[in-house]
Amino acid sequence: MRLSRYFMPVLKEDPKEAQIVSHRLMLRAGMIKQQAAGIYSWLPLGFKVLNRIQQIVHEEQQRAGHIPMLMPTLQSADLWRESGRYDDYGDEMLRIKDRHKRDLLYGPTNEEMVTDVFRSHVSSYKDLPLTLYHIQWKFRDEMRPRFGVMRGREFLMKDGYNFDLDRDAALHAYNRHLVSYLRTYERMGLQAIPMRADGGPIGGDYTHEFLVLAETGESEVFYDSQITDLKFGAREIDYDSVAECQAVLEEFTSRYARTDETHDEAIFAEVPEERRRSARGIEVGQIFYFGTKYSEAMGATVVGPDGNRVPVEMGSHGIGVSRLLGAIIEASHDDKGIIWPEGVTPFHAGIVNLKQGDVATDSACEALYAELKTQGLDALYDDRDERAGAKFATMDLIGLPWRITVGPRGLANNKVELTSRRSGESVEMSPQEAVLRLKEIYKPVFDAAY
RNA sequence: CGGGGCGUAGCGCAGCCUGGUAGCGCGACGGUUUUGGGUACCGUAGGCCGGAGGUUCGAAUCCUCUCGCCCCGACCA
Repeated sequence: MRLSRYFMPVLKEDPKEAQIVSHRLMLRAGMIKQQAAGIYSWLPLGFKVLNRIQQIVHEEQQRAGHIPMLMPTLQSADLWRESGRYDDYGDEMLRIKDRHKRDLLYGPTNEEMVTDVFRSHVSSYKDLPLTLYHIQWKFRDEMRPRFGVMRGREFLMKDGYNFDLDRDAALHAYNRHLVSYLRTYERMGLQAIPMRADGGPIGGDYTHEFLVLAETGESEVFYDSQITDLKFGAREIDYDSVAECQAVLEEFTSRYARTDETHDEAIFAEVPEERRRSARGIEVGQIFYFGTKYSEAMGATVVGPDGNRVPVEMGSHGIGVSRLLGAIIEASHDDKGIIWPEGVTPFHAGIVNLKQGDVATDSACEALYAELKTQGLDALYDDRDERAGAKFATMDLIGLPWRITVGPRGLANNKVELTSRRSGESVEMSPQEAVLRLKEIYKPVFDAAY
């Protein structure tokens, strides 16, 4: 993309409504525009990252064997009356009437609807196990939306629902989700720690929240510092293997890690003092096993091998897709702007033309831009007629992890500069070398795709 | 929902107390200049002052109502 033709309305000054760094940077980088309290337009740059994150979530869900679908944003109130949650949910649920005065609601989650889909079409244990998921906009009418996309009213969420014949199978589904979530967050350059949590309105007592440590987190968390050394890494796993998934769950949940909701001082005291930590965390996902709570209320049953009809065992699992942008920025920025992890960056690299209008420099930039594209790398070419300082400041703000600086001084020796946004280190090399180096850098990102 | 605050140009703000027909910085646009970290100078455009009603000869300014947004708290992914 040529910046002169792109739409990226960056701001030099901080908008006053933004209090936390991710909100401020998303507004300044021209990623979002607020349309109402807690409701945002996703401008091209923000939309690009949102899509990258969605893509990773889709890939990791499907790698785990989960099946994508799409349910509507608007739901009939009748379904929610069946489960009893129409009254329980309170004012957080946005209720709407259509022209026939039928009660509708903008879905805050989809347990009822997916259970309805299931009961309409599945009746035999032979169709199990089944995990359906979708990535869809949700609405929760928060009393006080804040922190930009971290706590909006409208938000994009991946929610998945497993259907299993018995408790053991459902617990395997739970473990499988835990594993897939670990992979998902790591691909985004995040460390998200599974912590024992509270069931909340979804119900169920078997649940973990995934938290990204950040000063601006909404939850207070307590953990054994050893847990931050754990990495899922590039290991292969057989998602159908109960033992393998169970082993990963045990590895990642055996050390103390709880949110304030479930924190227990007595148990925490057993952790050696030098490893005890308390911090703030941003919740970016949660997994639940809740058994037959919805299947019983809504009559979602299957006939088992013994010929008896039993309510199906369920769990649900969510990833806050739009909120992840905020979480990633909270975890990865400096005083100049965002620092995108390679896995989610909107562009793989930025090209800064230091002397726009100079024939040699322009053509070197064009050639580099074309070659990156040929090699499958998506570059943002700053071809504006701006001074170097302004271009650098923009690149730093929007956080592309790699920058190639092209100017007449270096080109005299066939050199450009490859600079890491994270470390600030610059290395001179030929344009050809820069392309090769970027291909190496992004190889793990491309290899991780499913 | 309780408490507090703010709506004046694209963004950040002043003007309001003490009514007299709107200003600054940044940005945008045009030019000169400059050219490796938001260059300097000159110029131009852009606002019925959130909305409605009222008081007044006259309202951004005073009064009433209303809408929106922000902050603290409670709540929440």
